[in-house]
Amino acid sequence: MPSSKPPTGSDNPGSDDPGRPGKPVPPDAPELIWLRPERTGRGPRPAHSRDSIAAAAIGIADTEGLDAVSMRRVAAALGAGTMSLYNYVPKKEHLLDLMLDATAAEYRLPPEPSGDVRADLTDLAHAQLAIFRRHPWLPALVLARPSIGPNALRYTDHFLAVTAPTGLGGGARMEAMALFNGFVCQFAQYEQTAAAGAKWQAELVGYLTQAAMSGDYPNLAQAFATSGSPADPDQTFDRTLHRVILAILTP
Amino acid sequence: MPSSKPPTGSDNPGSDDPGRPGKPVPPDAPELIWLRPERTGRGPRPAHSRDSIAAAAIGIADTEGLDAVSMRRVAAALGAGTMSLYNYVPKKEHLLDLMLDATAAEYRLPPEPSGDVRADLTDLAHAQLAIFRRHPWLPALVLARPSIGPNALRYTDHFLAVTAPTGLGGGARMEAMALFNGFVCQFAQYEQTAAAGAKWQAELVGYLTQAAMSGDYPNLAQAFATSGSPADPDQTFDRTLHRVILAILTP
DNA sequence: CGCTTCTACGTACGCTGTACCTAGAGAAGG
DNA sequence: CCTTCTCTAGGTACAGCGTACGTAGAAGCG
Repeated sequence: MPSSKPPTGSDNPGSDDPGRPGKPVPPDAPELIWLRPERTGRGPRPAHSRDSIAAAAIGIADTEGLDAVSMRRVAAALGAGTMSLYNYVPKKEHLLDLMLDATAAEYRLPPEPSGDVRADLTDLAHAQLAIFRRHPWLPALVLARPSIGPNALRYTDHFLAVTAPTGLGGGARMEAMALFNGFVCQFAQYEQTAAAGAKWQAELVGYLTQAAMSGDYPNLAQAFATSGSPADPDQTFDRTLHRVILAILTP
Repeated sequence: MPSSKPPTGSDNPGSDDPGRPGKPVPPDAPELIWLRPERTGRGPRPAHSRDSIAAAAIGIADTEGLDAVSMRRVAAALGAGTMSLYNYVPKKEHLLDLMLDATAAEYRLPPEPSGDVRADLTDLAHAQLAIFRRHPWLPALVLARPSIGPNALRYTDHFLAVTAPTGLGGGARMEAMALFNGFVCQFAQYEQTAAAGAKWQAELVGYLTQAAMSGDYPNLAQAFATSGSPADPDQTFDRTLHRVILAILTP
């Protein structure tokens, strides 16, 4: 068979070959971007890297919010044409995956656990919260699409190492990590919405007090009365984190 | 001036009146939809209600996913023109608020707590999970925009009633509720993405095993080896829920 | 040198949220 | 009663989105 290159199955030289001319992505290209090689070695050298693309997108998201991150905006920030971006990122979702994993690269993880599980987990939670606070758009994105790039895997590996002394099995420690990450992420997300909604906070308070006084929600009214001052966010975080770690470590 | 209708501004014969003619919403209309009256009593009777609008939107989301919920689609489902919907819902966000609160109406809460805090919280979590499972799009929406409509307030009130015997203060019980809801919601969300990604699950497994075998993530590899069978989702839920309740109730 | 495969990017389509405007329905005030 | 004013219904239009598709040219391989 002299056919120099059958792109997919049945090169059959004498008949119809659906999808041969212009389809380098038959349908077997992996959906997961981490399974696609960044570069195949053939053709001209790409002008950009996944890292630079992610950095550009993160820059836009940090300064103008996640909604401002569009394919056109990112491409323009890179000095590229809009559609050129699709050579690197088959769908916008994958751009978000790149952004997510790029933030996971910000962890400065110690080479190995200290042996004090509580302390290590507390440090890890604070590192995570710091990253979330640095990128206000990040919590929403993490909650919406849990993605596992290489850097996220490094984080996972570290968590597993930290919790190894507990004696829990692999599955149990994965569940623990989900609980742990979920808490930190939701806390950061709450902080974000609270900060963004500072303008409407007055409205909200009015609405809630009105609801409390309506008599329809007696326990809410009582809780309002019982609750003290607004409480420092960091204290609340540490207090609840302590409970979460306790829940994880309790056999 | 024979002009039969001054469309905007300054026909007023006596003085300047900023924003009278064509601005029924000067800028003091509340952003919170729950603070806007559903009906003012003046003019023709509206053809739709917030409930029917929410029901229509939920119907679309249940069958075609949240992305299919557009203003046009919902209006069409109601048999209305697209822009008519904006008389009921000033922005799309508010449509989502209506959907959220409509799902909170699905709770069948007991008139008052049984006195067994653990049992009540377990029941509540199961009710919540059932609602989440009934509306696959719901977890993502709850995580993205925590909104507090009348039905959500009823839920909150019930939670506060259930946790009253713990002796914790109002603020502490609110924090506990956030932790509790957050866990259930994230669990449901995880189930959803796992179900939706069943098609790519093979890819993911391949990626993870490849990562585990690469040697870069030794603890991940070991956890893979240590973990047993995939585990039943309901069992995992109950097990972790137990831990969360424990975290809440531990003084 | 071809051949092939890659990159770059312009054009175009269908869809989105929603600003704005025009009619007309119906309650409130004289 | 009639007038007036506010409300609802809905069409048109616009900017922006993700991305399918096609073309032109550069770089590696045989």
